[in-house]
Amino acid sequence: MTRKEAIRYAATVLFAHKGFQETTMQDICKVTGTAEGTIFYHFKSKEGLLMAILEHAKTQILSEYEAAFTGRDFASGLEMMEEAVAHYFRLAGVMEHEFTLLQRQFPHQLAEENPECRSHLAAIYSCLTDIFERVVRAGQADGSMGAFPPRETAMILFAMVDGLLRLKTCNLYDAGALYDELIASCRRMLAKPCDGSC
Amino acid sequence: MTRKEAIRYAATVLFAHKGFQETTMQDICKVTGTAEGTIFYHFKSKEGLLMAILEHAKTQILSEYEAAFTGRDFASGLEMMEEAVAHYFRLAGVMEHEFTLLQRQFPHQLAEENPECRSHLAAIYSCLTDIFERVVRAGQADGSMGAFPPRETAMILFAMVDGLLRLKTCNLYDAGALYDELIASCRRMLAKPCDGSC
DNA sequence: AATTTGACTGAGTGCTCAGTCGGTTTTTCT
DNA sequence: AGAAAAACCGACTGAGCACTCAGTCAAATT
Repeated sequence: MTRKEAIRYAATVLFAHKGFQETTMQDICKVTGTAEGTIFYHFKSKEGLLMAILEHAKTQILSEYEAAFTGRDFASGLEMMEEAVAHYFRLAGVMEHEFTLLQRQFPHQLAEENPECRSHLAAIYSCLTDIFERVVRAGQADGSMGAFPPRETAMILFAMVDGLLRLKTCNLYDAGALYDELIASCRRMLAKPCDGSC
Repeated sequence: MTRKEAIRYAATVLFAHKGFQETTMQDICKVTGTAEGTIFYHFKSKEGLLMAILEHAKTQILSEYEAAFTGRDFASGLEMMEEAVAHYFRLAGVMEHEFTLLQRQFPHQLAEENPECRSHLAAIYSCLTDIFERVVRAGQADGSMGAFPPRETAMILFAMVDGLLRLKTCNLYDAGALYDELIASCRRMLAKPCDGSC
C-alpha cells in the first residue's frame, strides 16, 4: 500500500466515524505517521481528499456489482432479489467504512455545490437502485413477482435495506440479526398475490 | 415566541440543515438578530443548546404519539399499521427540522459519551418502534397478520419508513411520491399468507 | 425615587485548524 | 557517482471559532 493509499484509507475511516469537519488533518497524520505537508502534497485540499475517497468508492462499488451480476442467471426474480440483498450486505461488510461514510450527510450536502461530488454519488446510487429495479422486472418477466411499478418498488426495497443498515450505524439495532427476517419480508412483499381462490 | 424559543428554533433549523459543527453561533445570531452573549445567557454551551433541542423534540414526539394512539381502536391490525405509517409521515412533515436533525449522525455520536443525550434519543426511538411492535401484535391478535416475530418485524417496518424519509433528506427521491406504494407493500408484507390452496 | 433583578450586548481572548513554504531525504535516471 | 525529480517534513500563518466579561438598559420591587 503506497503512502497515498494509506492516507486515503485512514481518512475514509476517520471521516466515516468522526465526520468530515470533526476530523482534523492532524488526526490523519497521527494515524498514518506522516507529516501534514505530505497530505497536501498528494491531495490538493481536505475536500479534494474526500473527492478521492468518493471516486475510489464509486469505482469499487461499480466493479463489485459488475462482477456479481453480469453473465449470471437466476432461477427466478425472487432468487435474484435474494442475491441482490445478500450482495448489498456483503458489500456493506467488505467496504464498511465507505458505506458508513455514504450514510452520513456531508457527502450529500457537498454534492449540492460540487458537481464532481454530485456525479460520484449519482453513479453509486443509480448502480445500487438499478439492480433492485432489474430484480423486479426480472421477477415480473418470469412470473414470480406481482405487477408492481418497478422503479417505485425498487426504491422501497432500497430504502428497506439501507434503512436497516442505518440502524446499525446509529447503534439502534444489529442489522445482521434481522437479515433472515428481511429476506422473508421482501419475499412476501414481492411475491405474486394468490388469485383470490382462498 | 420568547427570545429563548426563537434561538432554539433557529438552531434546530440550522443544525438540521448545515450540521452541528458546521453551524456557528454567529449563524444563529444572524438569523435571530441577537447578540452572541444572549445565546450563552440562555444556554450554557453549544452542546447545551443541542440538548435543549433534543429534549423539546422528545417531549413533542411523545405527546403527539400519545394523542394519536391512546384510547383509539382500529378495525384491524392492518388499519392500525396504516395509521402508524401515516402518522409517522405526518409528524415528519410537522416537525420537519427535528426529524432531519435526528437523521443526522451527530446526535447519535454525542449519545455515546453524553448520558442525557442518550436518554433523549432512546426515549424517542423506543416510542417510534414500540408503536410498530404494537401494530404487529394487534394484527396477530385479530388474525389480520401472519405469525412473524413482532419485534423484528417492527424494526423492519421502522427501517422501511425511516429509510424512505432518508431518501428525501439526501435528495435521492421524493418520499411522498412513494407513500401509497409503501402502504401497499407493507400490507403485502404483513398480511397473513393464504393457506396454500392456491 | 432608589434599588435590585433579569435580559441583553459586542468587543475581546485564546485556541484550533486548513493550508503554505523552504528545506531535507529518498528514489530514479543518466 | 552525480544530477534531477519525486516524496516528505514540520514550523509557521492567518482566519475562524466557542466562549467570556464588563457593562447597558428597562422593568419590577421596595
